[in-house]
Amino acid sequence: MAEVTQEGIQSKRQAIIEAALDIFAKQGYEETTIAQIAAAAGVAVGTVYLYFHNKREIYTQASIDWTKRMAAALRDPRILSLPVQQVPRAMIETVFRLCHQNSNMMSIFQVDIQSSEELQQHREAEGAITGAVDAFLRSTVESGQLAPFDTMMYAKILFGMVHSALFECFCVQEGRFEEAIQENTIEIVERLFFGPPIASGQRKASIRDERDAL
Amino acid sequence: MAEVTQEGIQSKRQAIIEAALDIFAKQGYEETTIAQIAAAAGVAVGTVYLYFHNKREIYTQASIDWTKRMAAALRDPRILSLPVQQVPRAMIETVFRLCHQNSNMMSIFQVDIQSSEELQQHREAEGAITGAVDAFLRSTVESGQLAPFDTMMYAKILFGMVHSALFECFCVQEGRFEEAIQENTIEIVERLFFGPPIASGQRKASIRDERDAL
Amino acid sequence: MAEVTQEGIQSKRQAIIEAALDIFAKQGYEETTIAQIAAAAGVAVGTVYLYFHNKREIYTQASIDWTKRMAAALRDPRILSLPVQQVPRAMIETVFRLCHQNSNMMSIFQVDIQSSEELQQHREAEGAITGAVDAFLRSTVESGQLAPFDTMMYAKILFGMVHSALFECFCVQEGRFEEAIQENTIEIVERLFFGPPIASGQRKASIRDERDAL
Amino acid sequence: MAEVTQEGIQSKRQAIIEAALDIFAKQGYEETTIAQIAAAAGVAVGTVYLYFHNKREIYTQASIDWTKRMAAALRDPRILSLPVQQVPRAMIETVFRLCHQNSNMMSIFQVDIQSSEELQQHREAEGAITGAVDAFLRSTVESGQLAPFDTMMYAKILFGMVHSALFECFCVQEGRFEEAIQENTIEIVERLFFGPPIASGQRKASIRDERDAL
DNA sequence: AATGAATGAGAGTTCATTCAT
DNA sequence: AATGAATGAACTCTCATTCAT
Repeated sequence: MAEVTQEGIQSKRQAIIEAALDIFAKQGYEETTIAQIAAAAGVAVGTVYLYFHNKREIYTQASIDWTKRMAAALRDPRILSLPVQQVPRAMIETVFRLCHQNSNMMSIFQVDIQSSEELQQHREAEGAITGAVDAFLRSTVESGQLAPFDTMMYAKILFGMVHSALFECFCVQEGRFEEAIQENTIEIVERLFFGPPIASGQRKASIRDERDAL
Repeated sequence: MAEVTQEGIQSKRQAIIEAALDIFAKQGYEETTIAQIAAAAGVAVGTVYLYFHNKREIYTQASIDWTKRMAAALRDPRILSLPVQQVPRAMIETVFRLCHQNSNMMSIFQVDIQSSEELQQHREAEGAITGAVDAFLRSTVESGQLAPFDTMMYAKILFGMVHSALFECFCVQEGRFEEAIQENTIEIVERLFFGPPIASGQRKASIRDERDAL
Repeated sequence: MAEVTQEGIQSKRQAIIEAALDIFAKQGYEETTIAQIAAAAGVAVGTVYLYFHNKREIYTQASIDWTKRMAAALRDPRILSLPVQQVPRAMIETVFRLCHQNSNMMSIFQVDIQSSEELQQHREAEGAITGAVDAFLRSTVESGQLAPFDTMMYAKILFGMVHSALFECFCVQEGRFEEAIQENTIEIVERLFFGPPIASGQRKASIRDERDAL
Repeated sequence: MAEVTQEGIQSKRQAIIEAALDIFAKQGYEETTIAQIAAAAGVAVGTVYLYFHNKREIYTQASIDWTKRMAAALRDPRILSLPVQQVPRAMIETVFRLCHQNSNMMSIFQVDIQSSEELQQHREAEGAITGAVDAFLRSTVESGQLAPFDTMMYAKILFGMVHSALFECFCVQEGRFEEAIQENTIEIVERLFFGPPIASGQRKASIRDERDAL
């Protein structure tokens, strides 16, 4: 019985988060009112405050919830069991698909962090994503499939790139050029990991020379 | 005298934009009040409305102003006259330096677009940046220094990556790890353009050596 | 309990209308602030907006409320059961008495209509008054006590006259000459319906007699 | 030259009044800004304040200006030289025509008086109208064409009626039913002065005869 | 636990008025 | 006399938060 209540609490909490996620994504943080979230979640305004202390906490939790979904998608064993060369494409296609399905949910990343506690939570949530990417990168390095490099930093920077491409694709361009943006993003990552570099052509060696000369 | 007035008007408008830029960057859009901007600009509240129709217009203009500064920095002839291999590093160092100087100004990119007019203005402003990068990329392709590719799309995606790295660096990490983030970002771009890809495991040692040598 | 709530809501709404009516009458529409109305009604500013969408709606409702009181007073069976010759006096005395009691409430008619919806509401409310007068006039015509004429138009024009006399009496003259204005207004209407016309100089004495007899 | 300046001043003052009259009539008092009036009058905002102390003074003067035009129209010798029986129709037709030409200028009477000084000025202005009517009524009484009555009070009440009919006609009904409202208003006044009263039911035919005989 | 009516601080915005030029 | 940029008080309206039920 306690468990049932527990579940009831959790489902109501989750309903609020999902309603919030949806409305925040559509309207942005400031334009969303608690009344709207409550109505969409099928509860009263006061009830929202039983589960969250204030509006920002709802936002933070919703944002983290969405980030966790991304991280979970990236940890999909079906992706990680692929040959290394196919993983970048699989990961990027996965996040594009996720955003495509939850079309305007990208804007959920747009609110700036205000308290250090929030920062901590956001870091943890983003860490789940970059951690997933990092885990993959590290494993490939360890197995000798990739040369050693700062995997965590690369994971962060590359996820930043993908994230920014997703934002451009689904927020700025509103879904137009999805194919082109996705494919070019994949191309960049694949080229970075598996080459050849753009400069290659026939003169790849000589470029090397020039760089060495610097 | 007309010129003085003209200058006076422009300086007052500029003072408001600069005050706004500063406070928006510090506090975020919603947390910033017109009264604060007016006070910081040394004018009365009503005066702000002589130069801007509403709060969002101030934000948009301030944001564009900042974007233009970035674009201008990237168009610096001293960068473009460098050997191709040195340009990515020069560009990335430039924007990192600009953000370092205007520390918390990165967050100015964070507000989502609300009207199609705003979208148009933001596109133009961002287009100035990606256009600068694109111009460089195209010229290198045309001169045969780089193999052909979708330069505009690459410019957008890569600027997205750098921008997201800047945000991570100056907003999330508040300046910590600046060196590491900057260097890894440069490394990724250089590797992409001038290789070798990370996967070329057998040459691992030499790459390391080269990097250490730089 | 539902009834209590219902009553509570209605009483609060009514309290706001009454407070508004009072302050609008004293100060005029534009000079009245929501804060004043809220204070006078004993509620918070926000509460006012729970019952009305905006300031004009408060005004419109208050204005209609007052018009309805007038209409109700004119429909008093005690008036309508009087002999026809006594009805005009009774009606005019009634509205003068009502305005006397709610001294400065006349000015509530002074704001011009702005939306077609408002126009519709005002027409309905004023229609309640002129309708009451018209109903009386029509019944007298139907019973042959008055010759046929455009009863609705007469009702409107004559109510306009009385209303304007009330405004002159209670707004412009601030209650002075109440007796004289009222009596002359009654005299005009009685003369119009039951004559003789002013021009019939020879019957002057008999008119006096008839009036004295009432 | 001083005279020229004097004329210049007067013409500029008059230009402001006329611009104000027009815009007040169209938009109402509060919705009209000094900037609009200045623009319409072809002067700078500051200039308006050279001729009027504040916004209400402009309104008051404009309102008085319009009232004076009405009064002047009613004092037209062509009206006063008519046979007594034709004067009411002539006067009412005159004011309807004036309002028809300056269609929405009726609403200029709608703002309530706020200071006793304003009250005084409005009384004087309205006195010019009712005085004109009163003068006519008195002269007819003195010449024995009408029986004695409180001419001033009648003038006020009847002008109130006509004014209210004008408001109904041009503000509420926006010009519809102009003919019907005007004719019924005339009929009421003619009946009042020259009879017979409506109550003379069985004698309807003879009423017509009497009216034709006037 | 759940409700939703009530709150009231605080925001953006307007515009009559001023005054240095 | 004429200007119009600058002012800032004051307004309406919103909505996160509370709390009696």
